[in-house]
Amino acid sequence: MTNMEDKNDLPTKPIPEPTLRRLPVYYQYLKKIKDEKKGDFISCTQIGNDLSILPIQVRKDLEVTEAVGKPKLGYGIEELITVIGDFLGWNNTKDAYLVGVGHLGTALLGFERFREHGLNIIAAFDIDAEKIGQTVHGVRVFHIKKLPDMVKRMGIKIGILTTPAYSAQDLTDNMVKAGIKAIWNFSPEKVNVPPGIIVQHENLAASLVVLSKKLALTLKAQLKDEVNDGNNEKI
Amino acid sequence: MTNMEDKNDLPTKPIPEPTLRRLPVYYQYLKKIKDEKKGDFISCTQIGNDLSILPIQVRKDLEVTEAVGKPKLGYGIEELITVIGDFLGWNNTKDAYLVGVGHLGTALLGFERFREHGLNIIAAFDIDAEKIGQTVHGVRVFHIKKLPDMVKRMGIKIGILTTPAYSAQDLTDNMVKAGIKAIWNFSPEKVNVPPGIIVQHENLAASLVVLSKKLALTLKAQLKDEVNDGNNEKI
DNA sequence: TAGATTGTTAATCGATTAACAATC
DNA sequence: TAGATTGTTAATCGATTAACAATC
Repeated sequence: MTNMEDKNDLPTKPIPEPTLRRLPVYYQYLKKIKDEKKGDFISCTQIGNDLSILPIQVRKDLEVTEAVGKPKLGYGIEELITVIGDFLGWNNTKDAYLVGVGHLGTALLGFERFREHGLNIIAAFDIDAEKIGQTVHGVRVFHIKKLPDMVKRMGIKIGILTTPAYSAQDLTDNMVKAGIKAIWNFSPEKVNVPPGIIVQHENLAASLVVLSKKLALTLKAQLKDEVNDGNNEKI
Repeated sequence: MTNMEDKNDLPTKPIPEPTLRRLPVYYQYLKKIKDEKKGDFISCTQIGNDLSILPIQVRKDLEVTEAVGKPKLGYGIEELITVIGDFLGWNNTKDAYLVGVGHLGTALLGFERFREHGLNIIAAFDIDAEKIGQTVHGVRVFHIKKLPDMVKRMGIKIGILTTPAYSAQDLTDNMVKAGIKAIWNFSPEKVNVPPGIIVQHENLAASLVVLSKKLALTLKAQLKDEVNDGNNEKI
């Protein structure tokens, strides 16, 4: 054996996260385009125009999926949908548990779309006696004390955390101890995990900051324009 | 008047989005530290260690807030909290409307934390007769046909979209026509807006992709390690 | 064929990381 | 004082954007 990576032992080049985030957008767009049946092929120029993304960016992104296009024509729409879907791993589903059946947790349990995207929530957990034993959007709710055993028994790798902040770290520790490898954290609290465990924190406060800063900038710019227009009229 | 920007007409240097997203994390962390009352000052080294961020990164981020620290000591905790809060605009609230009072919408209406972060949802809209007239988490629900008039009358600038995909674009168009300047889009559909209007798309499918790709990578790496260990034992 | 588009390599831009003098 | 930390300037790294040959 040499140091060289062979073909099957994929080089595993890291995909830029922005690319990873744009691919689902292309996918959803292509599905729509396909339904409109306006042809069999589509170019990066077209995609870029419709999605307000630079065409070169679109091509760079598609490159990672190893999709093959035809000069002058573009990419086969159906083929592209398949290739992107495969690349994103949407064709082999992964099981997950959800912890915290409040409004947010209930909303997530109701997203049938998750299944299309390879995520299958097979059980939910809560501490509220009224919720335990219920079925929410087809998913059974168990007492949270059963979580570790069930994680181990089912070999679950993904945990979705939709609890209040105060219990987030404790639940995370429990899940990790039981064998969970990735935590999708919707709680407002940042959780710490040992190396090798993945946490994805959906931080609404952070998103809100980005939104309101951008808003402040544009409102300011527009105000300035108005003032300038006023000056010009006077002159 | 010259081309130079004067001091009051702030230079408005653009803040990197990653920085904008980390600042709320520091803020929340500092609040926790303050409650633990372990001292009056904190260093970037300390913050970085606790949050798994490089200390230099922390300093660069704090730089944009124009916070002033003391060499050897660090930053005053209370002062830092105030400075970051001011910078993020969390001390002057902005009114917003929410459209779509489903599970997700209800969850967002229940986030009291939004008010701490300068967002005040003052009304909600839906099309479901059973919801109209109700009060959800203290917020009154109106029929969606009243949305344009109320946006105009109250001069609302921020709209939160928590509807199914199919109605997202139509509602967006209506809101923009009525004067909304920023849309926080929680629907799975990407919406198009005219120039000068801001859209922030919370794309759960995209987040899920990032999570599962990272998981796939680490599971693969761990598997490889195990195989290698196995080989070594044999040798 | 001419021209639009892919595929691929290079240039630019911006964020992260490093280096180091100033300072308490 | 010595040493840790800030403040600030420079180097690196990676993503975006540009350029251009190949091709249908």
